[in-house]
Amino acid sequence: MTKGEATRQRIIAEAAPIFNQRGYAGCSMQDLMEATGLEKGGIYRHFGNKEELAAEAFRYALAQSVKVRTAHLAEIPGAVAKLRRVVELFVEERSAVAGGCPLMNTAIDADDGNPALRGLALKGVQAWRMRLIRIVETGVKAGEIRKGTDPRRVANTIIATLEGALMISRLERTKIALRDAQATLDGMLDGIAAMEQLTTSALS
Amino acid sequence: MTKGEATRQRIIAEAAPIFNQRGYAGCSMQDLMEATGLEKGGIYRHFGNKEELAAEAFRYALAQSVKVRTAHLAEIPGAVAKLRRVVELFVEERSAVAGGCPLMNTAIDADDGNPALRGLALKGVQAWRMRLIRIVETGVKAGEIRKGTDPRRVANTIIATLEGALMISRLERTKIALRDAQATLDGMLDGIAAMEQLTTSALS
DNA sequence: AATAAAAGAGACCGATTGGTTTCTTTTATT
DNA sequence: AATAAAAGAAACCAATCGGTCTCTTTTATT
Repeated sequence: MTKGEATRQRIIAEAAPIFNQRGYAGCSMQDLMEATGLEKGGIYRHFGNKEELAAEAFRYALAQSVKVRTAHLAEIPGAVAKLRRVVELFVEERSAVAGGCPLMNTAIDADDGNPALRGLALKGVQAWRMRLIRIVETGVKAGEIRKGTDPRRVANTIIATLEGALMISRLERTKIALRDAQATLDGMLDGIAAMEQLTTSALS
Repeated sequence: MTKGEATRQRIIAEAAPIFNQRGYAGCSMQDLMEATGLEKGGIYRHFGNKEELAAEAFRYALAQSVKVRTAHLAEIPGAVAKLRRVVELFVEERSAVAGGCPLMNTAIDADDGNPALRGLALKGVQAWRMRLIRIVETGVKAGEIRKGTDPRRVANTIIATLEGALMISRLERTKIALRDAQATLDGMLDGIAAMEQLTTSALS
């Protein structure tokens, strides 16, 4: 890797938490200069404008998040167990990049403007949902998850509940809401798991 | 009401959707001047600074949201039916102030800074949860909702799932995620409703 | 109708915004 | 080691930022 490319990557990595915490409009080039230790000219050599840098920073932050949230997931046998692990990782792991979930932050920041960032967030949520849908589908095919289960509904519910709970938890500076969400989602997963011994325990 | 007070209220009402859509840093006094048709001096007569105006605008937006979300709720008999209605209203009614839920927008906008706005959002989410908790508690006392149900967990889950689903829905410009959330939450409400005929239907 | 007070217009302020340009320094190639 | 290309520093730019101040107009009181 050339030195310029290394610097570019360093700028992205150091800009990511700032954009994630303060939002696009709330983060100035001056902030980024201080964070990177570079002068303005040094930054603008690697990016055409602020928006381009923000887009790269979001891509980086999202990739980091996905990496943490999907770590060792393939090693876990069983679709329901995989989904439980997804929930657990989201609840227990603090965000890979400071400032919370970049997906939610950018979605809220850009949903009424900034089409470029908005498009990236949209792609991010769609990819996340697709990953969850595939897990559910695999579970249904394996007879592990009840037939008739709507994979998209399960996926959307997991994402929505986790993201909403994270919002509450970050506001309250407590994990209570995240833990409540985990308990509810675990209950939902009990509900879609193919019957057998689960029915009684879930309703006892 | 004095004319000055009327103007003040008008400024708040017209600033609210702008702050709600663009966020605090993304909304300039120039934007507010154009929205209100007032000059800067006309606005600053009524507010000490931008943050004070933003706080009032948030208060207004939140109050509007709460009003829409709780409309005719007291007339609905039964705790579970009330909760179903809360979910339905959130899913069907478009936001009272343009730009989505002011609670989520402000929470995300301010959770890493701006303590004043952050505190208002915190109070907002706590008040919302308290309203839901009271409904659940009433249902438990009435024997309508199963003993052992955790009211806080139910309340946090409803808020989290709805807010998260709204984020997805606003990104995708579809109600699909909101409808998925509604279906799941309705299922959860089936689950906490005291048994009788529900058990079989919920598992059929 | 006269008058005092409230409300608003608009010029003005220094600081900061995103972005550009020039020049120097560092890096990589021969 | 010489040289060309890449990288970065720093001065500079017009525009905009939030905020103030003064002066005029409108409102309410007598």
